[in-house]
Amino acid sequence: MELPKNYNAAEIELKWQKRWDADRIYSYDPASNAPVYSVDTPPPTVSADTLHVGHALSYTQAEIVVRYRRMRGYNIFYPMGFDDNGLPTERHVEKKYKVDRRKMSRAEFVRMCLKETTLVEKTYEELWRMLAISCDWSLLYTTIDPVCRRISQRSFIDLYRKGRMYREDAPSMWCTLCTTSLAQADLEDANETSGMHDISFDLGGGREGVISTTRPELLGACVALYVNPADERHKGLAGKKAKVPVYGHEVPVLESEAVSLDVGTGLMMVCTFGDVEDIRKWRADRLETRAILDRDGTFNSLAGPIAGMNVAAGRKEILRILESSGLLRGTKPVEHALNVHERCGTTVEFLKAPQWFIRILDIKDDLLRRGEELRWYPAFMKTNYDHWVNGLSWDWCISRQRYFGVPFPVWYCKGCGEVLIPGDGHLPVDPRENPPPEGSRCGKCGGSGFDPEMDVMDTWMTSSVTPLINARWREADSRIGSMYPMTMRPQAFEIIRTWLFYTTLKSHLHTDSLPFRDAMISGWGLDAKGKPFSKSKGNFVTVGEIVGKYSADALRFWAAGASLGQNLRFFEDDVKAGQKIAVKLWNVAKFSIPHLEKYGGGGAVSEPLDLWILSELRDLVKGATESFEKYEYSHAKTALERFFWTRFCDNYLEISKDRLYNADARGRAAWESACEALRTCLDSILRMFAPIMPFITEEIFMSSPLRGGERSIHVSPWPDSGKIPFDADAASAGSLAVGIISCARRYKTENHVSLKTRLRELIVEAAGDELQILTNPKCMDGIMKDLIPAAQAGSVRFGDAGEAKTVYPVEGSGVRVGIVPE
RNA sequence: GGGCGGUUAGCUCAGCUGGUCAGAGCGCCUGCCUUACAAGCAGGAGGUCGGUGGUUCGAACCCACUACCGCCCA
Repeated sequence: MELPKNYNAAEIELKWQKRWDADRIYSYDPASNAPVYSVDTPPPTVSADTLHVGHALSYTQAEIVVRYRRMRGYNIFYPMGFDDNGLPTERHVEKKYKVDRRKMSRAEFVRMCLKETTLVEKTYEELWRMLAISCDWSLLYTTIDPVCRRISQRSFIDLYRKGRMYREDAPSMWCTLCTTSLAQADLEDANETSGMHDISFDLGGGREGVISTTRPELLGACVALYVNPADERHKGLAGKKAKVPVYGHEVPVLESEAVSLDVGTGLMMVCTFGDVEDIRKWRADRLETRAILDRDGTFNSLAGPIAGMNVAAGRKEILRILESSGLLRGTKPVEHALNVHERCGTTVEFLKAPQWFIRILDIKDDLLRRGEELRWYPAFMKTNYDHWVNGLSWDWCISRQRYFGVPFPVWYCKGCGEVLIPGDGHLPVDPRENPPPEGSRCGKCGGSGFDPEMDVMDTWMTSSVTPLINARWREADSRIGSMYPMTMRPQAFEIIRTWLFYTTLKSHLHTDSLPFRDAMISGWGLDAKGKPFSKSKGNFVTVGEIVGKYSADALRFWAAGASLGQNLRFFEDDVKAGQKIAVKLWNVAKFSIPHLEKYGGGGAVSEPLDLWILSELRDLVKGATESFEKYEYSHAKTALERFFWTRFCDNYLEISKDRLYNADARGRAAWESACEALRTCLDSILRMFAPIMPFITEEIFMSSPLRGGERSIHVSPWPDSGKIPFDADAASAGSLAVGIISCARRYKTENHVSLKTRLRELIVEAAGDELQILTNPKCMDGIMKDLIPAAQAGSVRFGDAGEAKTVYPVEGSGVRVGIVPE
């Protein structure tokens, strides 16, 4: 079959996309005996309308490794999922459609979310297919679907029964914009420049105490003052009462060694709740509770003059009042770190409300051990995990006061408040919509009236069980025995503290195992300035745009260039480089296929230069295979690219042409040797490029005699270095011969003449081992016969190179070449 | 303040366990239409590998300190 002159990427990529789908090339085979390679694909959140090239980077990197494994004969379990339940989707819908969920019914809002997820998921699926992400779409799950809801609720119940769940009316981190509680992992750090305000308290008896605070608006929530018992300045103060300015209520003055002696005045204000320290003291000393901030971030009636205001306005007003009454003793500008909600950037507050928690602080050591068991690629990423686990200071709060999530499978007895949990057969349940199963009775008081839990679970409650969802844990069609723990988890580094951590936690608790054996952690694709892609920054480069302009293969080639775990800036020129490789492959195929068709196969490799390129190929296959085993796809890519372009195209093909074109003159054996070497090289090159550039390699492979009986290059075997003919002597001789040819080319270039210009003679001067290698009877004749046409020389002989006017050394050897022009 | 990663040619990046490691692609310069490819081919210029010390026969690579950049956590 003759290939068209030009490669039409758009047309051919679409063709194979459809063909692979129709032929079910990527389907998981439950009946297969081959070892399973299972992948816990990151289900993207539905929080954008499209994907940018940064997404393409990390998904493609993992996908390349999967393609390699598929060619190694593994039974690939590679699902796709969409993480559609949860806050990211809600935020996306609120922003995109400019709606306020509080001004509509819950059902209406959920309907909008569902509709939007369907829409976005369709877009995403198209983009993944466009990029040739080779997952098995029949394994698709979405985290709001019934199975995921059931498994999430099952996870809750399992942990409840194991005593890991508790519900507590306790202070927790709160986002006043999203009006929901949060977990530690939902926080981000931010720096704020604000004021440190010195405020005067009346300590009675004409005595005054000055506290320093950045949260003057919480004055109304003040429940105690603290001094360090060792502080001479405040001797005798403990036990006394202080009168809170503006509000006038009295609070106790207490002692704590935790009060720093050298910060401010040594007198500390504790409120309900300004920070973690306030909560600690509130707990330890059973302080009064004076909550003045409501769930939506406005002050309630207890806040007196600032009631109804938000935090910023309240702060301003309190300061104004203090100032006018002379109680504000000073204000210093201060820069300090605070926590904000990662989804919206709102400063996190602390609010007391009943919430469900998973107890995790007591098993940090177990979790660290799980981190040890896991194989990290690259290894240094493990440090992020260790630090996160070590730094945990809250149990995992899983209640979210939101709508679009998995409901808790929980009712409360109207009589005694006892928790009612449905049996597994009833899952998934939605207590917000439905009563408990028929005949349910309170286990404690026997009551039959129940109130539903109205909250939904943290979206990570579902995402943390993706391996169990994939394995269909405790489902009728469970496959947990065949592919769990999963083989590999690909993900980017920023969600180690969330997704990787939570998943490890859940599998530890549910199945007493790791969720997966290998963690492959990718970096980020960044814009040209090194900044993350972001819609609001306007630096968004979409996958569709780049694929349309250059092809998916070219974009994948760029992605394959990033070292594992390292960020990579995106430049279109790098994608162009991928496009160039594709064109080069195409041209090589156009050249090779007619020869291979004429050849048919069955020949032996006998010529030294053929054995030389095969020896180089053998090293490449070995190296690339080793790299892929370690998830170092980028090393394999670099080595392959170098071999293909420099060794194979620029040197070997040029040398072999004479034998390929002139079978009659050069003899049948020499021709067959060239054909066989060409076949082996092209076959291996295509197979090794296949994981990186799946479209063009498929097109060439399937259009060529290399196809054999294969359905697709992607389910054909990876090259085996052991099957490549090898002859060390010929390889060495061939390598020197290539150097000699290089001298002839150099001469022509330096003299500004065409490379096809004829030379009268090459005088090769070699000694010792190198002379022996070149004159080895096994090689010499073949080498000479290839040198003459490749250098366009009248003759080649051994001798004293100095007899010629121009002499060049062969790089990396002691051989010298004298050039005698016509 | 602590941690992780980065700092190598004009640009983007490779350089695995210290000794052909000073590299590739892009860009730049000079030639060349060579029956796969001018989106090509053959040559070439460009870097004291952030800085300072140290270990070593030998360091881009190891150690210490230090400066910037990015990310994470106080």
